[in-house]
Amino acid sequence: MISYVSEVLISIGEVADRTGVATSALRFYEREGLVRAVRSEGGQRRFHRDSLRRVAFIRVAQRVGLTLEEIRDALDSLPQGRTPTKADWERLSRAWRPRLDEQIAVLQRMRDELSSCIGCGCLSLRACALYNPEDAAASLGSGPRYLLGNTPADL
Amino acid sequence: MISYVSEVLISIGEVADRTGVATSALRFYEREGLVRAVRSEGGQRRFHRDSLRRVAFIRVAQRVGLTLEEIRDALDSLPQGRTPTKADWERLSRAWRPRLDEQIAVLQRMRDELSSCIGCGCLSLRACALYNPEDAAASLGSGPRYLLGNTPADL
DNA sequence: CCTTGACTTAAAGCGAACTTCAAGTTGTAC
DNA sequence: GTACAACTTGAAGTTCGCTTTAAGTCAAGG
Repeated sequence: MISYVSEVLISIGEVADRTGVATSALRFYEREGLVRAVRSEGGQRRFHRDSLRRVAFIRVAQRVGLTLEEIRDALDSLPQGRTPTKADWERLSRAWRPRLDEQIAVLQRMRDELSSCIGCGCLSLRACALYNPEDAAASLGSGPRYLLGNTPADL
Repeated sequence: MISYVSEVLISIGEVADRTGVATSALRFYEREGLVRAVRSEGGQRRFHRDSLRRVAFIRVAQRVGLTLEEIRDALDSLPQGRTPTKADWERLSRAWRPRLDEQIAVLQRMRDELSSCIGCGCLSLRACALYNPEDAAASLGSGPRYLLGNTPADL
């Protein structure tokens, strides 16, 4: 009798199957405000179909190097009240382009410096461009700035 | 009377000053087997000068995207007993080149796919090349494979 | 000799993005 | 109506690359 509802709202397991994202991750995303879900009478999560696109956006954005916090901010800029359109998603994704360009540029610079630096002895000097990553934190971006040893104090 | 020793062996503070790497990080590197130090009579660390180059190597390798474990393996392949030569370091660093090339290629592919994918609707599909990062784990590499959700189980 | 800064240790903490666990509840297919 | 998969929660655990803390000991200049 309410079978039409089951076509509009999907369970966490179905979202997991369709996006390839684990249920534990989806629950985590909900806690962090990246996706939303209504509840069944019994208290189980029921996601709207456009959650699939949100989740897809999250994963692609992560590959580009955004943190979940940045992604949440981006998602928060989507219009509330109506389902986001193709143009909405396009606007968000377009912001990735410069970021990708910059990441590529940094890696290319490193590769070039590697050629000129290898074996020259400068590897131990703080003056070496390879060793001194002026812009590494900004451009390798994203994920593991802390993994690269860049704490706020370093900057 | 032992001043000549102080020219050959340097304290952790001096290594920190010269490399820009925190003493806590250097102690951590020693625990993890990335650098070695002898001890003063009072129990303080005394590093050989070539530790400076090892530390520099570690930091540059991290920028390339190697984990400390990979770096340790690389350093373990250095000749024992004698101080590594310029050629030794060159051999290790040369291995980075393909890695950098691959990282650059992946990002370029993503950029290109971004252009063709934006707004096309495929963002929500598992068939989308942007969404399905066949090689992301291998090439975005290094640092935060787990940040991208790639656990051993995924592969 | 004494002060002071540099050093020592083990253990705990951090931040990001999750996963795992335990102990139970819901939903559905037969 | 019952079995069983899928779901629920909060809390704790994981990984990586460190940093911080506490409670000291060592080394060097005056």
